[in-house]
Amino acid sequence: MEFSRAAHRCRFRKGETVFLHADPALSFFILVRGAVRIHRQTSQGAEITLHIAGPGDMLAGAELFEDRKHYQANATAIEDSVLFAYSHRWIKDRMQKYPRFTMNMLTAVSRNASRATIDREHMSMLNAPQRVGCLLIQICDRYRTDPRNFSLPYSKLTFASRLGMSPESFSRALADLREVGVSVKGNRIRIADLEALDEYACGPCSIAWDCETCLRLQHRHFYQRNSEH
Amino acid sequence: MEFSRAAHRCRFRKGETVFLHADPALSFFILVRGAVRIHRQTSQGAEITLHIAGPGDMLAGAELFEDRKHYQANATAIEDSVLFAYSHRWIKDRMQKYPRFTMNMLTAVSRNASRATIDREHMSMLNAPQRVGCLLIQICDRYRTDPRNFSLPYSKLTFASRLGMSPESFSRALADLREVGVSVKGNRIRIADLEALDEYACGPCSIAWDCETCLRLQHRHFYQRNSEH
DNA sequence: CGGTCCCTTGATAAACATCAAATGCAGTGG
DNA sequence: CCACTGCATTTGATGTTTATCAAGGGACCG
Repeated sequence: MEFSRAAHRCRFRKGETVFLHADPALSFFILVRGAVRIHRQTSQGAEITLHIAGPGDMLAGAELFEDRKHYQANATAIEDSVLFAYSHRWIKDRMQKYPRFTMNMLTAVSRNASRATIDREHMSMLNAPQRVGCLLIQICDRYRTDPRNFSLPYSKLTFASRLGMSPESFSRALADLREVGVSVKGNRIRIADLEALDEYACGPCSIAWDCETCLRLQHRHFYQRNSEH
Repeated sequence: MEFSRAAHRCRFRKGETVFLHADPALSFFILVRGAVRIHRQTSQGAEITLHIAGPGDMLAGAELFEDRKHYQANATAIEDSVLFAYSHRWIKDRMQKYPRFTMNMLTAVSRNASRATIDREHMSMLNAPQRVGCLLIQICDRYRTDPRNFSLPYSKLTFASRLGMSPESFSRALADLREVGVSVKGNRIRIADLEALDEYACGPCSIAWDCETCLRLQHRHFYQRNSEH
C-alpha cells in the first residue's frame, strides 16, 4: 500500500523521546505499535500529560493541520514503539488527491476533539475516584482485557498525570474504589462488578448515553447475559 | 457564492434553542452573527457549558464528521443570532468535490481540539482567579475591545459555567484580581495593566509560548510601545 | 412598593494538593 | 544470597482551594 511505502518507519525504545516541544515540526506520525505519552511542562516545572496515544493514533496532527512550525508538546515512548513518519508535504499532497483520505483525517481529528471535551467535563463533574473508575473502564475496553483480572499497562504516576491529579490522590482514589468492588494489588486490578463501577463512575457524566466506551460496555453485558443461558 | 446560497438561513432570539441534546442531528451550522452556548446536563441536573460559539464558529461539527445520528449537546442562543444551516449531505458532497474546502474544515476542527486541550490543561494547572484572568484576556482579544474599559458580553453565570466553576467562585476570583490591577463594577471591567494580568494568569500555562491570544497580546504591546515614541 | 433575578459576601465543609515518612520492589554489586 | 540503592507507591498529617449553604444587596420592572 502506498501509505506504508511512503512512511519513514521509526522505532523508539521505552523512555526515548519522539519529539520535543518547540522543536521544528517536521513530521506527522501514525503510531503503529506501542504507546506514546504526549506531555507539556510549565515554566514552573509542573508537567501535564495531554494524551496517551495507542496503536492507530495520530501524533503531531495539530501541527500539520494548523500549519504550526513547531511541535506543541513533547512525545515520549512509554513502551517500545513503532511509528510511521510522514512529511507534511506528502500528507498534504495526498489530501489534495484523495478526498476520502482527508475525510478520514477529519473524523479522527473530530474524535480527538470530542475526547478532549469529555476529559474537560470529567475534570469539573467527576471527583478523583470517579475519574479513576472511568479510566479503568476505558483500559478494559481499549485492550479488551478481562475486567476481573488485568494489570495497569503503565505506571500509576503516568495515569495520575493523565488524569490531572497527584500520585497520592490517584493512590487514594484506587483505595476508595474498593467500596464498589475494585481490588488492587500492585498493578493487578480486579473489577468484581463492571456494571456497578460504571454506575458509580459514569453516573454523573452528561454524555454517558453517547459515550462509546459505555455503549460497548452495555453490549458486552447484553451478550454476556445472553450467553449465560 | 454557492456556500451561502445553499444555506438555510435561520434566526434565533436570545434564549431560544438551536438544537437539543439527543435530538436527531439533521443539520450542520455556521454561526454568522451572535453567540450560542453549547452545553450539556447530567442526570443529576448539573450543567456544564462546553463552548461559547461566536461568529465564524461551526456548530454540530462532531455530529457531521463522526457520523452521529443525534446531537451531542444542547445549543442555546445567548444573543440574537443568525446561523447558516446545511444538510449533512450537502456538506459531504462538497467535501468530496473540493479538497480545499475539506482542508479548511480540518483546520477548524483541529483548532477546536487544541482549544479543548488547553481548556483541560487550565482546569488542572490554573486556579480560579487565573482562569478568570485568562478569560478576560481572551474576551479583549476576541472582541478587540480596549482592556482599560469594556463590559462582559454575557452574564457572569454563563462565564462561570464556561470555566467550570460555581458563580460564587467566579465572583470571588474577580475580586481577587483587584490585586493585579483589575477593577470590576457591575459587568464593567478595567484592566489597568494587561501585561501584568497576562503574567499572573498565563505564567503557569505550559503553552503560553504558543497561545495565539498571548502572542497577539505581545504584538499589541510591541506596537503600543512603539507608537508611544 | 414589592417582586424577581443576578450577583456578592460570609460561614462552613468537602476535596484535593502538599509535605513528610514509611513501605515495597527491582536491579546492582559484593 | 544479601546488603544497598533508587524509584514507585502508599499512608498520615496538614493546609489550600473551591463548592455549598445561607443571607443580603442592588438593579430592573411591574
